[in-house]
Amino acid sequence: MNKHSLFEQFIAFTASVHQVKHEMTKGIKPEEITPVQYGILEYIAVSQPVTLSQISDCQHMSMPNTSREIRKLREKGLCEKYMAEEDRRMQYIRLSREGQTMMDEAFGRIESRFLERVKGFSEAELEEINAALNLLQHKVF
Amino acid sequence: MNKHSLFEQFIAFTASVHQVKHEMTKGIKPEEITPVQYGILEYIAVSQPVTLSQISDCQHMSMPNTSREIRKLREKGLCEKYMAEEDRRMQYIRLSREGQTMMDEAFGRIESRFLERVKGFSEAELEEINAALNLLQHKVF
DNA sequence: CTCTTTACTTATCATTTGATAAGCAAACTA
DNA sequence: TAGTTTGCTTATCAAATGATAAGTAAAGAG
Repeated sequence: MNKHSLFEQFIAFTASVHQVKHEMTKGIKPEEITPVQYGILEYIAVSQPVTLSQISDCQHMSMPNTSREIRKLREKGLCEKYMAEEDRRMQYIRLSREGQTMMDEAFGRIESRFLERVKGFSEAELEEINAALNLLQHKVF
Repeated sequence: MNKHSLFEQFIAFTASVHQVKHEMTKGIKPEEITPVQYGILEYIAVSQPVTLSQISDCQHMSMPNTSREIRKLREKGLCEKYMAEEDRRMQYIRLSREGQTMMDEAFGRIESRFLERVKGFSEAELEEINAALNLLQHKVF
């Protein structure tokens, strides 16, 4: 197996993933939040509750900037903060009811686009895709 | 096959791809260019020669902003512009010698990280990965 | 009980990015 | 050939983002 051509395939693949993700999420983000804020909300949605440090790590932004964006999201009523009982320096963040509704709606629209995309596939093909995703996520990603 | 759980897997997968890509390219981008400019250079590198319009489409930025970034890259001596013979409104962009060297070096470093990542795999595993990438790129991405 | 570290905040500033308006020249169209 | 469209440029402005310095309070270490 030629590892160089595998690498080229890997590059082309990640570019495709990026492209497809862009198409599938285009126009989903509500007007009132920025791309960075939407990224944070997605992260909170799937991992809540999370601390500021976790957001900072996973979204690759400094603590001051993370703090600022969370403040803005709280001002917009999309997420909430509460002190961790086990360590009162830490702040847990979770979506507010409104934020949850917004993200549910966003994910719902993305899911319907996804379903559209895999609509024509047979059961066997879906299994194949499932297996391939599993394999790659387990071994490479 | 439960399509909803396939969707959840898809989301987790794209997040992983994004994460891995970020790790593999962290610190690769030279100091003197911005993230957006690096994205453009990557695109030029794999698709050259490209027109301004193509860059604008694929990088999802407006023509004025694309034009500005290309001007900056030309000022830095990283890419070149030449008029298309078949249509003198169009401008083809390609990497300059210096830009090519820079991108070769960048891709080289990414490749070595990639090789590191797949180092321990057997021939059979590499074939599996190869097949999975092919399948997904063909059917989904 | 000090000293240090950790988690986070506030304030500030520079840079990057996004968006819009206006213009130009080549190419196409009727 | 006049009018329109296409591909790109220049200029300008607002907003988002990134980076740094300085501070607070809780937790942990000696």
